[in-house]
Amino acid sequence: MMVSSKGKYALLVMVDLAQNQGDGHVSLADIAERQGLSMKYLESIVAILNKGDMLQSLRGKNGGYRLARPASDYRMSELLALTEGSLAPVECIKNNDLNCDRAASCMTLPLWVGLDRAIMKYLSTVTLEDVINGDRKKMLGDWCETCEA
Amino acid sequence: MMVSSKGKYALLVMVDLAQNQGDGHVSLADIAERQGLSMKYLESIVAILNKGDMLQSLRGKNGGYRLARPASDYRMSELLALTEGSLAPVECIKNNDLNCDRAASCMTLPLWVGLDRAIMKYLSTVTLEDVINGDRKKMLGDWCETCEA
DNA sequence: TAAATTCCTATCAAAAATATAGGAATTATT
DNA sequence: AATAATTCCTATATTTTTGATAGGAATTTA
Repeated sequence: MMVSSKGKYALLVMVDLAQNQGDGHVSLADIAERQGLSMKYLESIVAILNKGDMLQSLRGKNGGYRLARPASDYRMSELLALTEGSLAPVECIKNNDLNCDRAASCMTLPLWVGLDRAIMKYLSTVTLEDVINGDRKKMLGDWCETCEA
Repeated sequence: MMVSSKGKYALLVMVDLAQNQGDGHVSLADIAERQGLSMKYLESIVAILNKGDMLQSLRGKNGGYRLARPASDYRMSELLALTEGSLAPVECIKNNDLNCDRAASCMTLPLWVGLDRAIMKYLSTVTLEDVINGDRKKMLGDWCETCEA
């Protein structure tokens, strides 16, 4: 049930871009250095983001990446589903499909579906903008101790 | 973000026991056959459940396993945390501790904490009894189409 | 004593995750 | 035109995790 480094690093890249792109592009070398990550590894992650239309890239000197949209238009559910391949907690409910022959009689399936919905519900309420703003009320909700009721 | 086979099989074992133990014990061979799983692999999973006080075992002929408590006393959060090692979606919030030096300045941490809370909230509302009863209202909530409002 | 079982330890194989390497293609600047 | 900085592409290596198997010791019932 762990988010892979791909997902974690991808989010760090998105946050870094939002904070540093200004009106230009940011190079991977800069991001890697700021975030303390391997640039070569980031390349493979950024490739996924790029193909998933999350970023705009510019090749050549002074090139780099920038967000393809305003930060408020990225839901965490979309970002993580892209980098993790899927957010489904079990194989049987990937692709919005029940690909298991025993699905009809499976006592445990409703639990996994419910868990999937709970995860999706949470992650689709949080946007990249919320993360950048450190919006604790939005991200932590009732569990935020420094938020008013 | 996938639940491992350990977690999935462990739940199948618990469900099988609840449905078949009656007032005796159920052997692993029986469970393995009914569930179509390798008995040898189940041994390693049941060992975890046993050490975690989820089961009572009886060795020797006619031995086997049975639930240590009534089904309503097992929360899915407890079961999965035990078999998966932890339910935390990222390393940094395992053990209810922030074991990362950059935690203080990490923009992404609140998201992971919020996700952790959302998962825990859902899984701690569902019990083994709910699973056995196929309580769709409880497990699927608003997403249950066959439940009344 | 025999049969059926849990329990324990070790090992293996396959898959996935994490990371690195080298170089081709592109672009801005000089 | 040349150079430097960059993305892009493909391949490979390394490490870790997952899933599974094997053999036999200990325990209990009949």
